[in-house]
Amino acid sequence: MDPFAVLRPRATPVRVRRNQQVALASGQGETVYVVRSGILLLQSLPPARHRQLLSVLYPNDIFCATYGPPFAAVALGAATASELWRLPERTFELLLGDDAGLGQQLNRQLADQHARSLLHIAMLGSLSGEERLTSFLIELALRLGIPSAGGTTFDIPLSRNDIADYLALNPDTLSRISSRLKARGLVVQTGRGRIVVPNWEELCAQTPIADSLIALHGEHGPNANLGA
Amino acid sequence: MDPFAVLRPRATPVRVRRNQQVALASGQGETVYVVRSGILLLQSLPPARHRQLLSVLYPNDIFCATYGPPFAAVALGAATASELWRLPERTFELLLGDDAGLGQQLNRQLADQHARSLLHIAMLGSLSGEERLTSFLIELALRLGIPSAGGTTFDIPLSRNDIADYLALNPDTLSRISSRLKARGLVVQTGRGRIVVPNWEELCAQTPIADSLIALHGEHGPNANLGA
DNA sequence: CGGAACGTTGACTGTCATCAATCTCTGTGG
DNA sequence: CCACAGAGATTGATGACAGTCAACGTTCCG
Repeated sequence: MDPFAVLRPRATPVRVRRNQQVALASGQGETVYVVRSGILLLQSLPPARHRQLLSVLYPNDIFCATYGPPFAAVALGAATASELWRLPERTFELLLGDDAGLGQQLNRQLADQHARSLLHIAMLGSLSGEERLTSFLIELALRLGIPSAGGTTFDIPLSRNDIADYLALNPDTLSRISSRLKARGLVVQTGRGRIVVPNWEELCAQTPIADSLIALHGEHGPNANLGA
Repeated sequence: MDPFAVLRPRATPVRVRRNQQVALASGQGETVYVVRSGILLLQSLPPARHRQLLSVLYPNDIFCATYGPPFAAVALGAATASELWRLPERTFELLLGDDAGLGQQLNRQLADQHARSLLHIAMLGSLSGEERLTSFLIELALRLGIPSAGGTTFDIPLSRNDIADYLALNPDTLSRISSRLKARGLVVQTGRGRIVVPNWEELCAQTPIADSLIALHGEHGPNANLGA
C-alpha cells in the first residue's frame, strides 16, 4: 500500500505551510524529497517573465534537485500544508542498492511522473484554453474528489494565478473561461475554492484527453469509481 | 564513455529508416528501447486533431512503453535513419538488479529526459513563437552542430511539419518566423535543410532559456565549446 | 471601517490559425 | 535535356482566441 514506507527510518520529515517555499539548493550535497501528504508545485521563475508551473506533485511523488531540471530559477512551493520526507541523495542511492524492489518502485514512480509531464505537453500544445481548464478540473476531481449528493465535490488547492500559470493562460482569460463553464452548468461553485461536478460524463466529453487523465490520475484518489 | 554498452549482449539491434514507425504495443510483454544512433520522435496522435510531438530522442535516450505515457495514440517515429537496441522489460530489470551502477546510470538518463520534458513545458507555456524556434535551433546546434568557417553548421533532421508540431505552431506560422530569422541574419540557409548560425551569442540572446538548453544539451554534441 | 489582495468583467490589441494562391524543389517521363 | 506533375514551402488576407490594461466587486485581513 505504501511503497516507500521503507524509507521512513532514514528520512527527515519536513512540514511546510501553504505558500511556503522548499529550499532546493541546500549546499551540502543534493537532496531527495518524497511527498507524503499535501500538494506541491514545481515552478520556474525566469527573470522578467511570467512564472510557469511545470508540474503538480501529489502524495508519493518524488522530487530530486539533481534529477530535476538544472535551470536557474526552479523552485518548489506548497499549494497546501504538506509533509515531505527529505533524504540525502547518497542515502537514497544506498537504499536503492540494498533493495531491488525499491528500485523498481522508484522507476515506476518516476516514469509515472514523466508520463504526466508528457501529457501536460500535449495539453499545452494542442488544447484550447477551455479544454485545458476542463482537463485540469478532471485531474483534480480524480485526485481529490469525493462523491457527494449533487455529484463529485472537491476543493481547489491552487490559487487562480497558480492555475493560470500551470495552464499557460492569463488570469483574466482563466476567469472568463471558468465563468463560461459555470454558465453552462458543467461545474457549480459552492463556496470559496470549492467545486461540484454535477455530470462527470459531460465534463469528460469536453476534452479529448479524458481517458489519459483517468489512466494517470484515476487510481490515486479516493474515487477510483470515476474511471469506470 | 558508453554507459549502456553492457546491455549489448542481451539486446536486439533494430534499424529503422527515415519516417519509419517503431511498433510499440508489441503484444508479448513490454519492451525497452535504447537509442544508439539517429533521432527519433515521440508523438501523440489524438483522433481528429493535430499531431503533437512530445519529445525528441537522441542517442543514449531510453524509451519504454510501460514507463512511457499510457495514452492511446502514442507512437515512436524515426526522423533520421536510426539504430535502436530492443530489450524485453524483464531482461532489462534483471540486468538492473545485477548492476547497481547501471541502475544509477539509468536514473540519471531518465532524469535528464524528464528535465528536457519540463523545459519543453516551460517553452510551450511561456515563450513566443519566435523564441520557441530559436530555442529549438539552439538545441539542434548543440546536439548536431559542427564548427565551420562561417559559424556553426548543422542539418535539420525534422521536416517542417515535425518542427511545427513540436513547437505547437502552425506550419504556416513557422515558415513566417523562419523567414524573419533569415531576414535578420540570425541564421543562413545553405541548401535544403542545412543551416549556418553565424553569430552564436546573438542567437542565444533571442531566448531566455539559452542557459538551460546548454545545460541539458551542451555536453552531448561534438561541440561542447558552444556552451562556454 | 478601511485597505489590500484577489477575482471578475469590458474594451482594445496582438499573435497565431486558417484558407487560399503562388512559388520552389524534386523526381519522372517524354 | 526539358516539360511536367506533385509535394512541400512561402506569402498574403482574414478571423478567432487569448493577452493587456483598466475599472469595478468581493473577500479577508488588520
